[in-house]
Amino acid sequence: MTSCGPHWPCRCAPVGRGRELGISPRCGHNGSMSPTSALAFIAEDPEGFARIGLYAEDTGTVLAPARTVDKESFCAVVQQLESRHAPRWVMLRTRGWCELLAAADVYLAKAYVLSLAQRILHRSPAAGQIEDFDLESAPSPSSQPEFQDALFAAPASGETLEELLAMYAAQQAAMPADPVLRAKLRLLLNAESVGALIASEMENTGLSWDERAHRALLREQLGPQVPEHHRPAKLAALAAQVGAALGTPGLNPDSPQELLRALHKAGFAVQSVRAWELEHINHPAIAKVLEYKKLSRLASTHGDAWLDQWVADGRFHPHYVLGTVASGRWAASGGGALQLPHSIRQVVRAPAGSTFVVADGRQLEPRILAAISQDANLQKAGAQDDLYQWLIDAQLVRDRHDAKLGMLSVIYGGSAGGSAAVGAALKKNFGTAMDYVDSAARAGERGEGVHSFLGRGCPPADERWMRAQRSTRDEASQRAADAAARSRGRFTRNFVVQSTAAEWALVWMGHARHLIHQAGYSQLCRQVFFVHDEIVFECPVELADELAGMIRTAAALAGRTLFGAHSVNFPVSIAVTANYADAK
DNA sequence: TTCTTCACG
DNA sequence: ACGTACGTGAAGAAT
Repeated sequence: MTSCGPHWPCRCAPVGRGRELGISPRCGHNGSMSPTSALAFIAEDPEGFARIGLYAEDTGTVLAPARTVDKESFCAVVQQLESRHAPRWVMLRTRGWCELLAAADVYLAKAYVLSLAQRILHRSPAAGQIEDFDLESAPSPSSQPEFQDALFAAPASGETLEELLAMYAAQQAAMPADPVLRAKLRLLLNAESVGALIASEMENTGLSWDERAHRALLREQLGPQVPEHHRPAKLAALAAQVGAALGTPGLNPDSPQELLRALHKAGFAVQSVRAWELEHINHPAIAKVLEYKKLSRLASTHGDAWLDQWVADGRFHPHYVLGTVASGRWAASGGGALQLPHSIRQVVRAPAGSTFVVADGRQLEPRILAAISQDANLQKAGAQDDLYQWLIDAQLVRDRHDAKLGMLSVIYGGSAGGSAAVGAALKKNFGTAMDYVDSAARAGERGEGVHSFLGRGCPPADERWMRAQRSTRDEASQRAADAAARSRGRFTRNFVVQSTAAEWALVWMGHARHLIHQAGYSQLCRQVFFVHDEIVFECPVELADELAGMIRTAAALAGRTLFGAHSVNFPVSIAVTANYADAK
């Protein structure tokens, strides 16, 4: 690739709402549009720190000569380009750049993260052939055996400006020609990328954490602090009580095997030591076991060691991981951010003068199913902000619990136990929606792939699965193959809903971020947490109501961005509270 | 390294 | 008629 910039094809697609929000396609050579939009590439500079190049998005024309930037001036240069051109920032990954920008409060409106785009394109049935991309397993000199160095000499770092330009061009070439598919996939890539910006910003900001309250809670429940991997006093006492109550002194209740043997010896006929199984038994010894399990969990997952490792200066800084979960949901590594127990949320407290605004998409997955399946009855049910109440009023289910259970059974494919009866009533009334997820399940069972509304493809059936389907020599292998097929069917049935829900959530966040910025509140209102269908913001108390309004607006915009002007209803429930435990 | 259990949506 | 609840991460025990 030469210095003349990338030559990517540009087929203009119909552009949905919100292209200026950084999450929708933009194609600038149609006279009615604003001036040519720009792409700013941030690459590694082998000699210095960063190399930045500015190009016209539609033609690839160089708008400003590529320049080398040192670390000290990096944020200022980016800020200047952002103010002047508001480009879409193209980078291989956010790591290395966005922490600096977030710390310097430099706001990037739009991004395009090549590594995330590559993964999506690789799996998307709409896209053309493109290589897979895995940053973590990319060859690094130290991890390669010596002899391989000779075979694969001098692996490219893949991070120079020229390489990034080539990668972008290749991705553009892989975009589908069909205008609708193209616009959807473009929206997905942009939404995924703005998600990466948000993740980086949240990691930098952190979640306000009352360490003193957390320590106090630990002292009260566990006793004085002990070294890591030691049993705190109150937990040790409880372990002794459990051993005594079951007639097995010295029992280690953390060992499932030991505990199961002890329970059997004490006359309890249980299959496992799982809490939900033990909960059915009304006995003081069992109560002690359950009490121990709860406390042991607190000590090991959110004890003093966790605080030492993850909370600094009164904030929890998790690391969000994008692009690994098949459905497009985020994962988190470190600190178990996405599994914060409700019991610990009481120590998530906003600083004085600030509050949290906690928003979650109400009954998101049934609404997503209504949108993608175009089931008129389910859309009618979803017209009401409380979809479950509609099911109750229509006498399809007895109560909220059954409503939720039935919907989960429809979406997950459950038919066992109590959910079967509840599911049946729903299946009858929402036949179109049922057909939609059923056909996704059948496709999965046949080994075919499915995809989200915007075009995120599910992983293909692996070689072992295919082999199992072919090997039907005996009854046992036939049964195993059938079980594997049904299992994949449940996965694909869920995938079409979960992946589209994840897309809606990304677009929701992107719109919220933009509205906040537009209002001039980027510094004041910060997103501090995200779990699949729930966003937590921290803001000054006096801005909470205004922020809540923007979040609701963003949810409605997200529906229209994905599904058009006649989108189904996407209500959000919002709680304004300084203590996370008090939200919903 | 794999299994079991449990936390979240 | 029949058959299956979906996706994650972390810790500690078991292998």
